[in-house]
Amino acid sequence: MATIKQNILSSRVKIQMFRRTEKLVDESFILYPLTKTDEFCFADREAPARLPPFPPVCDVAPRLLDDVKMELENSSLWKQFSSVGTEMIITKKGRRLFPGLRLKLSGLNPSLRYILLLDVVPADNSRYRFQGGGWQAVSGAEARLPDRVFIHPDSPATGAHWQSRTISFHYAKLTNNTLDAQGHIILHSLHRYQPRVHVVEARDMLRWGGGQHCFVFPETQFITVTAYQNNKITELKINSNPFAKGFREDGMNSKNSEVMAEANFDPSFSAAPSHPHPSFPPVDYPSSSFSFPTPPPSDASSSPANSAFIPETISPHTPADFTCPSNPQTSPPSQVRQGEPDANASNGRLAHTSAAFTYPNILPMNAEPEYSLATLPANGSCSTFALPSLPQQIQTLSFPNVTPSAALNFPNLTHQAQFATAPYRPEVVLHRQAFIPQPTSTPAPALYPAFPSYPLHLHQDPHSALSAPFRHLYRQHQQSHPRSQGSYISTRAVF
DNA sequence: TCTCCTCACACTTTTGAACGGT
DNA sequence: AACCGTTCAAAAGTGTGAGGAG
Repeated sequence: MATIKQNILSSRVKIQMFRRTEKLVDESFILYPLTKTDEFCFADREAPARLPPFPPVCDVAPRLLDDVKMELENSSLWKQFSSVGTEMIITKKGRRLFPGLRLKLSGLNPSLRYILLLDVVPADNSRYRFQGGGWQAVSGAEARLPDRVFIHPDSPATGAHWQSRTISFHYAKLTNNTLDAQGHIILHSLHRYQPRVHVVEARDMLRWGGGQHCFVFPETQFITVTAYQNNKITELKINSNPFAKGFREDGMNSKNSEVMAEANFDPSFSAAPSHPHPSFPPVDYPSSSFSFPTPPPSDASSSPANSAFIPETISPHTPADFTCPSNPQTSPPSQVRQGEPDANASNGRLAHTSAAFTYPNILPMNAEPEYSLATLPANGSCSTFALPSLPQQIQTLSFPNVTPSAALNFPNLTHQAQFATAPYRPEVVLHRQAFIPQPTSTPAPALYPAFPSYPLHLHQDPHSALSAPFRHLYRQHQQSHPRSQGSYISTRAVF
């Protein structure tokens, strides 16, 4: 136990190091050792009295977060880029998104903790080429790469925390290095992608549950490139990104720079957009995003989405492989308000931000009374976590208490057929069958140019996806308990 | 020849350590 | 001893352009 406690303290220091900008935002986020039956569990036992304990078990039962609203603060800047055809540089070492995702959350329970996740999914099944002054789809998409998710470094934090400030994912990086070991989000060049933000209720980094929501802002779609193709995009980036000031012709005092500086820091900036790019797929902005709470996986046969994968480690600032069973097209049509902003989400700020459309979750709850650490109850659907570092035989675990899911059939999911030609195989995973409810809703009409919805699945590779400062924790744990690899519990991180 | 990618480079902002003062 | 503000070097984030691979 002494070793465990030492690791916990070490971990906390690491976390604090990561949160250098905001210190330890929520000091109550401390992982405490458990006794019970598992010395590697963490729970509320030693939580300081001044801090409210984690919510009781009954409070973390899966439920919808249908009151949660998300706004894209710098929506106008995104739309300005999108009107030209947003391009995102991807490099071997990883490149940040620009514009960044600046979000405002509301509707959270101030006292509950949430994890915020960012992932990027293909927007269509094409590979693009810039020719004739525009983007043309020239061939089918390349095989899909392993899904990775960027976990916001503040996670988990209370609803009060998330709602009290602008949430930025500026630490997230994109890479085209399929062997990336830094945990960056891996994407193909010359493909079109759609970022998604997930809000997951969580007791701590290892106990996820209670509900989740997925938010999509259509104006944040982009095409990945290794070098900018469209001069207009280059110009926009140079003028709006402070790091590119050196390439501005007239320096900071130029008229153009002043305008763009405003665009960069003032969400209300709304310069006259360039003419829409002739060939960039049109995106209709109803001044908002839409959100949808993780319906069941779309295709049980082509994706392990009907299974729950158990993550080894979830750490702040650590991109993980994660897929969310989010599919707007499987949501009930009555809940979809195409082209109509959610009145509650707008908060009268639609001129400046993107509000959210909501797809209330009508899925049945997961039958499990409590989600143990590392499982992500996607509102009754499944979560998948990967343990690629473990031998296959070890990963084949038996969970007698869960019901194997029957193959699901969602005949109205158009994207399924679309992606039948895009083979998608998740990385090797620790497989845990989970209860999968039958869908009870009919598909909703598409709101935007169809982008496929993939099941959200955590795929945490401690050696690749885990951020560097946390890797030693995993190794230390593995060394300390070499025989425990095969067990569900022992593959968790040691904090 | 063309397309796409990688790398070194110059320039910028950000970060954090090292101070000194209160 | 603790806190705060300033300074400054290092690290990190930009787009550019040359060059290489296929």
